[in-house]
Amino acid sequence: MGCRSCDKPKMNYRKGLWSPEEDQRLRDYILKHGLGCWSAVPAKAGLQRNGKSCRLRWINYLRPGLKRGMFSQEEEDVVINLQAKLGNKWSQIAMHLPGRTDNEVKNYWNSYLKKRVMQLGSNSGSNPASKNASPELLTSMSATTELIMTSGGGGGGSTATSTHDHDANISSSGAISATEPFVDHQHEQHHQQQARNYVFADWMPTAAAAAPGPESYSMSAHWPASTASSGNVTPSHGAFVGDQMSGSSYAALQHPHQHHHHQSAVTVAGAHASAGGMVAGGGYFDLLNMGDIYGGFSTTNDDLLF
DNA sequence: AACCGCAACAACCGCAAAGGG
DNA sequence: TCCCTTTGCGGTTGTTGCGGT
Repeated sequence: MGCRSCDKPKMNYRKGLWSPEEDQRLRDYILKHGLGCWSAVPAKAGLQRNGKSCRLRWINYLRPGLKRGMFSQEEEDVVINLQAKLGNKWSQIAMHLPGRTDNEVKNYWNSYLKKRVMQLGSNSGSNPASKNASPELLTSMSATTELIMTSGGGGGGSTATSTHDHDANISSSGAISATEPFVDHQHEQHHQQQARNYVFADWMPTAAAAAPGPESYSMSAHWPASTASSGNVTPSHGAFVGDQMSGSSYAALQHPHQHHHHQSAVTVAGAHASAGGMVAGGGYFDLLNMGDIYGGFSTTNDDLLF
């Protein structure tokens, strides 16, 4: 594990949000060299970040196969169920949600599910996960849990990284079910939140990102298969493709929970439809296609090689 | 129009485990 | 076996936008 060759002078690392340029540098580097010693990545990639930050950025946003926004009802149930079973073992929970990162699951829990579960728990008893669910849901949850418990990697013991397991799930089961992403009556209250447009930094395009930005990348050079797969992907903004793959915030113009907002979700799907990465249902990447797109290399976290 | 509070997400921080020398 | 470094994980903070007043 030690990486003596990665010795580097201490330096002032940049912090804060990642710019598209930084993302591209990191992406380019990993495309060229694969994953290795993270501590060496910043210097070699020309980034003023520490390795930890690079790793996090890659895992959470740049890594292919990620799915962003829109926790389906099933995903929510898995999170609630597993959280009740495992506690805050986000990486283990994320293992069972292909394309989701532990950070995303954690954030979703902390910002939304926890309150909901606590509400339900205080209203009606000690097993919020169960109380919360409809009979049909419980059935599916049981099935899910059983699958989880018998799948070999679940719960305790597994030392596989979440990323690894994500990919295992992706490759073994293909696209996660996006069952009824828009039909979610339980969240009606939450839905009252309007869709929000995220503009996290000056460099981030707004909804008008359709207009090519000056920093447009030639993403096809980096992800050549994406064009082949989707047919006519000519991203007007490189970050857009990044979002197709990773859900980076550049194009996350809609509220992540907007699947609760039918109108907004349709907007998202429509907005992205031309890029081919969206699947009907709004916002989910077709992970099978992602497999095709990135089939040339392993997407496992530990041994990504190109 | 301005201010405030809230919600959501991205990223950082600290700790522990793992592995090499 | 110990020490050092890297990696992974979970908790927490910071930033941003929106709605309400």
